[in-house]
Formats: sequence, C-alpha cells, structure tokens
Amino acid sequence: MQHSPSVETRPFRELCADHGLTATHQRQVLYEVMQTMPGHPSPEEVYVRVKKRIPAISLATVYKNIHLFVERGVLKEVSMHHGSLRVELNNHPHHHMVCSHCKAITDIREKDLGVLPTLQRLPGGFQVERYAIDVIGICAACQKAERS
Amino acid sequence: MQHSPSVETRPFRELCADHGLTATHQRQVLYEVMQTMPGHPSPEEVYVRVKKRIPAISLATVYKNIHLFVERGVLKEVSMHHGSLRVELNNHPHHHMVCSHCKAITDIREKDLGVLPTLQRLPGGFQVERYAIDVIGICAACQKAERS
DNA sequence: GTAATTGCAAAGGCTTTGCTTGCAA
DNA sequence: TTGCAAGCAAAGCCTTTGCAATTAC
Repeated sequence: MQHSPSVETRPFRELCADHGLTATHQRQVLYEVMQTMPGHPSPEEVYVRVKKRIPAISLATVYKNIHLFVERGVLKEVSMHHGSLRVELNNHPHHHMVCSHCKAITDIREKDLGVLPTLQRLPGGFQVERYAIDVIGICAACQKAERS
Repeated sequence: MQHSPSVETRPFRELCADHGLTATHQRQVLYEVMQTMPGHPSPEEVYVRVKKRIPAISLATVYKNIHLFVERGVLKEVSMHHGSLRVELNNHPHHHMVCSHCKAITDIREKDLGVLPTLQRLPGGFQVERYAIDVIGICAACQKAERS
C-alpha cells in the first residue's frame, strides 16, 4: 500500500516524531482508538476495538505499543503495576514513593507530604475508606544507573 | 497435635476473634512472619519465609489467607491491583476513585480533592515525576449490592 | 459433629518472548 | 537498503479453583 500522507495523519506523524517513534499504521489506529476510550482500558479492551479496524493485528503488538507509548509519555499507567500483589501490615499513617523504572516501593510518612487533601464533593455516593498517595518518580539507584 | 494455648498465642487468637477468623496454625505463622517483614512483600516472598517454619504449607494457602486478611482489614494492599494493566490518555490534572470491591476506577478532578499535598523533605534523592492519589472506598453500585 | 481450612495439582488469566516476514525512512 | 515493527505461536509468570483429607470450635 502506497499513498502520500493525508491531512488527517499529519498530527499523528508529528506526535511520533516528537516522541522518537516510527509512525506505523497500527500505532496510529491504536492511538486514535484510545482517544475514543475516555476511561482506563486494559490492553485486551483496546485490542478488541483496534481489531475492528485492523482485523489482522495481534495482541502482542498492542502490548508492545502500549508499553512504548507509556515509556515515551504518550500514555500513563493508571497505577504502577508491580507484577504481583503487594501487601503490608504497617499501621502508621503513610504513603508510598514508587520508582517508575524498577518499581521499588518506599514508605513515606504522611507528615512529610505536607498539607493533605481534604476530600470534598465526591461524585455519586462514593463511600470513602481511605486514600493512598503514590509519589511517582525515579529512585536514586535508577538515576545512577541511567547516567552510566 | 493437641495442646493448651500458650501465652504467646493469646494475642493472635484475640486478633482472629476480633476479625471473625478461625485461628489456625498456618494463619498464625503467616501473621507472625509478616510482622518481621516491614516492607511490601509479595505472596511468594511471604511463602518462602513461612515455609521455613511450616515446610508443608502450600502457596495456595498463603494466597487464600492473604486475601482473607486483606478482606478483614488485618493487612492492606499496597496499591489496588486491577488484575491487568490499565492505561489512560487523559491529560487533565486528575486522580482516581477506586472501588475496593469491584475495582472500578473513576476519574476525579484535581480541584475536587481540595488542598493538594506539597511535597517536601523527600527521602534520599528521589526525583519526583508526578503524584497519583487514589481515593479508596465502595462505589454506589457495590453499596447497593451489599445491602441486599 | 459440623463447618471451615489445608494441601495438592491442575487450570486459567495476563503478559512477554523468539523468530520470520514485512514495512518505514 | 537497513533497521525497526508486526504477526504468530509458544512459553512464562502469577493467581485461582476443585476436591479429598484434616482441623477448629
């Protein structure tokens, strides 16, 4: 298939250029489909929708591109995903720092966060149990590793 | 094996009674082991430690009891685990409400959280990218389901 | 005695990997 | 043309489930 870039593909090609990504048809459709999914879709859900436009696409391609988009800042992970369930017994009021590279979790005392959010106007009868704050960034060890 | 409860088992038996749990040997060791693990262990890591004291224990038992402890409030999940990766494209400043029953995620505008945390005194050279607040509780639908 | 729990093994979901063919620059 | 990407299928975690044997109350 060969054709000159249409007007509609311009912005996507620029987005790819800005993020150092090769502009493929699959990536474009993936991105466009995600724009129509305002929630927090799983790779499987995205796959189902993309498949309507590219029946031959594989789930592995969806995973690969989602990871790439997240890595390049086009998408965000809704919460850091640690590969397996993590539990804790710590009862003191605290939150977490999560390294976006190595996924290491470190406790942070609540008072070190400064002012706390005061929950107000919560939509539709949601009954609050607690809130959890993740400070996301790069830990010292990963910063050191990056520099090398 | 039959013996009268020792002095040391008292607190654990009370803890079980308080949370409506049967006091089994496996549960007690699991709980004691977790008290010596201050971080955020995975079920596998807990299993390895418990196995030193109860070689015959199975990983399935560890999983079952961890879930039970979480359900009864003895342990906490470090972050809500959605079963699969979730991503989003939403660029507006926002955070999330997560239902601890059905794991549904709903966006919440940052301004509806009221005052925001001001990050200060972050331990050991952690380079902050962003922070993510999860308001954890029961959504309206699950509240309704519970009542019935 | 009755109900709940354990251990085992098998099954199930989600995600990644290796490799060949095809496409982008 | 040269390397990056896609598709496919197989493998790899992590976690749950079903069931018989055992234990707690």
